[in-house]
Amino acid sequence: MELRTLRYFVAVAEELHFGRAAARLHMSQPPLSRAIKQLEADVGAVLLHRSAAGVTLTPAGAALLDGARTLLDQADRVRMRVAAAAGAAAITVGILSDSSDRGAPRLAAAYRRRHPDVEVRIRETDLTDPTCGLRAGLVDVALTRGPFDETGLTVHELRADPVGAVLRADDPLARRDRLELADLADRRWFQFPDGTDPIWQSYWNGGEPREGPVVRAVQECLQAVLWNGTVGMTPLGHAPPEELAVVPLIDMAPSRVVAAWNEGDANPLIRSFVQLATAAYRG
Amino acid sequence: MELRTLRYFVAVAEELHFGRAAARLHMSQPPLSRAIKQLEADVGAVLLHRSAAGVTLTPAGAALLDGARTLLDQADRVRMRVAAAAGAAAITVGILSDSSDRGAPRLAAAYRRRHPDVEVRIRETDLTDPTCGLRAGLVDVALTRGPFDETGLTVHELRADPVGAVLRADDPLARRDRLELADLADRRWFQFPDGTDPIWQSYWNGGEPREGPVVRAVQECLQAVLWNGTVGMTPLGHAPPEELAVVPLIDMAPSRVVAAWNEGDANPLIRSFVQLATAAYRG
DNA sequence: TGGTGTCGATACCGTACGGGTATCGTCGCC
DNA sequence: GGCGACGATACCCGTACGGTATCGACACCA
Repeated sequence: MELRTLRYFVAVAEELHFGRAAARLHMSQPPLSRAIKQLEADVGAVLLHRSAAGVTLTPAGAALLDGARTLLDQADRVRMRVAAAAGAAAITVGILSDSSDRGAPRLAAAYRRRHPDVEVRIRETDLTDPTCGLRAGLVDVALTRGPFDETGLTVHELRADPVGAVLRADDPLARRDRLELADLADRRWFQFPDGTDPIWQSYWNGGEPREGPVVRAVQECLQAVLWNGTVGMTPLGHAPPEELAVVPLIDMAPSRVVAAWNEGDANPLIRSFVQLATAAYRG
Repeated sequence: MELRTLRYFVAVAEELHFGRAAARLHMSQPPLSRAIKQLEADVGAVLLHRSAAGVTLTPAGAALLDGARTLLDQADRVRMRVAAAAGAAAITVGILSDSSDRGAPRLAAAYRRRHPDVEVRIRETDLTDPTCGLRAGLVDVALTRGPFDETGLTVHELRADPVGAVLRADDPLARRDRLELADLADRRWFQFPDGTDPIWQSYWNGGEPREGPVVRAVQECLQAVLWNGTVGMTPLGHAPPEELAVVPLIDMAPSRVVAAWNEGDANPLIRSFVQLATAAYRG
């Protein structure tokens, strides 16, 4: 009898329908059926009558429904009390300005829901520091992109996006459905300011040293494409901005969305962040 | 935050020592450490201070200890209430008189602890029916030995014991450290009464039709060895009775201790029995 | 009466997590 | 400074959970 199982049972008992309960629990019906059956074996009583007419609660099931609700409610209260006893907690999250994808909002919602009393400070950083100031202690955890120098950090991959070249829509290459780095060899590129992580710099320049305007943010990179005719780079996934085209680059390693934190930092709020991030980016 | 994890935490918080807590929980220390660390990530707070001086509770840990105790207590009450609502339940367990081994007492204790209000009726049966009257509906579940005709039954293996021949201590073969069936080919054997399961009969006679006195119980089989000089059979494990010797038979398939019930019988008390039996015979 | 749709159960598979053993790092302590 | 105690880490393995595909039972309807 675990709390997870009880949550399953409450869902089924309230819906009186395995399929709908499974949908509510964001899972499929067979494992739910199995879990309920195991619960019945665990408590040693039939909890639900299944018939063609539908699902109904047995007396034992009604008793468990009542008990499970209070138990789950109590568990939530315990969680709150622990959070309160832990004191006013705060966490600073660094977010690379670019990584505005589907995962982040889900993660924010999940984290807020899980730790309603934790003050989350966001520090959005531009492309000049993919670690978002982790090493300097400016943030506790970074939601960012690889690759970068990972020494002293622990990096947890959340997703990997293929990368494309950003070109003006009227560029002859923009009609191609895929490109190789060699196709862009004679173009002007962009570069990051001096002192930017070399691994990061090299990655976005396709492994070669390139010349071109200095950019600090995604928008600057895109503007450089428009105004200077340079080559831009972006992970695939989001719709390309107006007047621009994104063409997949088939010989460039995918860019990894990662969570990173300082090695050895045992702050549980960070661990929780990473756990929730993993879930948010998986679904 | 699952009840199992909370049980772990309560143990550590009470012992203030990971090693002792692990021993109390019948597990080893590393997974316990990991579970506590995950719990900390889950609730987002440090629960324990670990220092060389020892383990101490943080305020958050103290809050959780309090909450976890009530939660676990409440869970037990819920279990009781469900059992009560299920009504006065009973289960009839068939036990082959022979299978008095270490697993059975553990299983009895676990089952009684898990279902204190369930009336367990024991029906001990002799060797004439390894199914303990399952098909006739005399018992709900059988704790017995294979092999036997399994049609219409569901059989769950709990353990497998190698088998030995029982001989008089002064028998020339009794000094051997192992025997083959061929060594006993010219001996008198024993047989079960007419109508006994043929698979069972054949197994204990080493696959051959044998002549000899009819036995109905383990004791009768052993007495036949003493008084009639026949060959006896027994699973290895228990100490041999006085005046008798047991020599392993290397070419006989092990005898399986099993739980069996009527196929399709959905009685949760049976499923629970099998679950607990599996655990009891594993440890 | 046979076709059809609904719904829970079953079968099977891949992965992830919980448990194990071995070993390390750290910190008192003699 | 070596040793012992103890929690953390690394690594391996088996179970169990969640997934997809399919079945079986049953009501409903033509």
